Amino acid sequence: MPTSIAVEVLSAVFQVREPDEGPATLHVLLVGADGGESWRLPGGAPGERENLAAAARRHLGSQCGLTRVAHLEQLSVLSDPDRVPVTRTIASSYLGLVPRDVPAEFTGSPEGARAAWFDVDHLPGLIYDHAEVVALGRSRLAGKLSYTNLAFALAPARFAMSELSEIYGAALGYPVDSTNLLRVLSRRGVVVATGTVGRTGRAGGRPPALYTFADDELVVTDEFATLRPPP
Amino acid sequence: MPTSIAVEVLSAVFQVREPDEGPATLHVLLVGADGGESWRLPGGAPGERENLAAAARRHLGSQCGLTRVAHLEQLSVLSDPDRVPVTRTIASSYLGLVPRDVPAEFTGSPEGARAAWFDVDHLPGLIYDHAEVVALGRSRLAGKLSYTNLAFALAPARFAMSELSEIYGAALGYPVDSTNLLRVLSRRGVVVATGTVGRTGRAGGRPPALYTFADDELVVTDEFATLRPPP
DNA sequence: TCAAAAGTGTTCGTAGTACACCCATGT
DNA sequence: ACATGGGTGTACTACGAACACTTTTGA
Repeated sequence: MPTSIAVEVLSAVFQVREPDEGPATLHVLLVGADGGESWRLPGGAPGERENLAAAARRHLGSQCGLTRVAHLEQLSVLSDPDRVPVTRTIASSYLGLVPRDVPAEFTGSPEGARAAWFDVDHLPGLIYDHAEVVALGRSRLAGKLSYTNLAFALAPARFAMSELSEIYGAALGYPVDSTNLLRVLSRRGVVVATGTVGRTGRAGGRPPALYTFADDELVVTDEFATLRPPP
Repeated sequence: MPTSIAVEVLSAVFQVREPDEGPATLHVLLVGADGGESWRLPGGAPGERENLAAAARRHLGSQCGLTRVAHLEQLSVLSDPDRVPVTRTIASSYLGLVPRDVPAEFTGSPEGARAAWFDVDHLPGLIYDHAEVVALGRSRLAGKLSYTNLAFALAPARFAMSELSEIYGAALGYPVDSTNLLRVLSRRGVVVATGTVGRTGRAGGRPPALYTFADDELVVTDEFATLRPPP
């Protein structure tokens, strides 16, 4: 008979957000850890009749009032025997993405008041190994942005290419040329023009054409960067 | 108090092997499932003071007599409440790779006699969701072969480029030109010449130069196929 | 009419592929 | 010598990056 092991899910949920000043940056959703000044990732134990992805979504709803998660995928399993004190607990971590136009609103849950978005480059102290999960989530996100359509889960329903390039820039940590981004993503069929145009900015300028992602689920668009199969 | 949940590890371990006739193909390691004609992936419960990767290695040793696993990485978590009967069991699956020059020898373990390698294109019936894990392992392997040095874990210590191209071909499922493979892998610094030459084949021919992988652990060699950071 | 932002076109570098041709060995 | 496989060289293609130039709006 195997020793009893507790299982929990942890979600590293990212969103591109505008700080009070300065350019938009990548943020991660955290909840206050009991009483003190440290923070933790949202998550908890799965229910009896629930798989882990459903558990992750449920905890995001109850702990943060967040229901509009556009993408959720497995990240890793944390299984070190001493990763948390007292009870041996194995954590299954998830990467979640929220579109830019989803408002913060942590209301709707009693615990919501204790949730907040943090700039990924200025994180508070995180308990246990939760910082590892955030770091892994960031690198997974950056990697997949370049060979999949994953940005669909960070972008609003319709967007100007300059806005999309801001989103890529925030998620990757370096500027992305909106001109070439359009070319790459249209060639791959990732984004399509809607035919509509947006409002011009506060300081004048030509009004932008609006685009959409062709799919609203993950599609690998550039599977074989090299060693591709013969045509 | 959360419901008791069992945890197990499952390993999909691959090796490129020569069948009795025909070209080398990718094989996966299976063990006979209790009594009947179906098969399962090696694995089982983790020990009290053991993380899951260690548990996976231990079960491979005891169930298959296999100790020389050159690479082991997490694949996925299977958490459907009804994936196995009776006890709710969450499985953490691993991808393992064994170099081509490691012999079969399932001896050294009492259960070893029940282990065998199967061509991935001619699998027997697998219990529960184990076939999913094999399929996921194959696609993960194929993907990473093109942008990492992962083939180090499938190739022998020294090899001719034609042999390496056989290995790539078996793992990918389509032929890979050995000429260009050398160019791509040397430019990236993945393989280096040893300066030695091998024996010429049975039917004559120029003796091949022998190469080695520069690293014996996973290195991402082509992280940004596109959207690369400015230099 | 000028500034600001969007979009188009052009050039350039480079990685990957295909394939012809040359080299070294055993029989 | 010649067949057999290994290795080198070269040309072609395509994609991505950089950047100049044109277009469209608001003030």
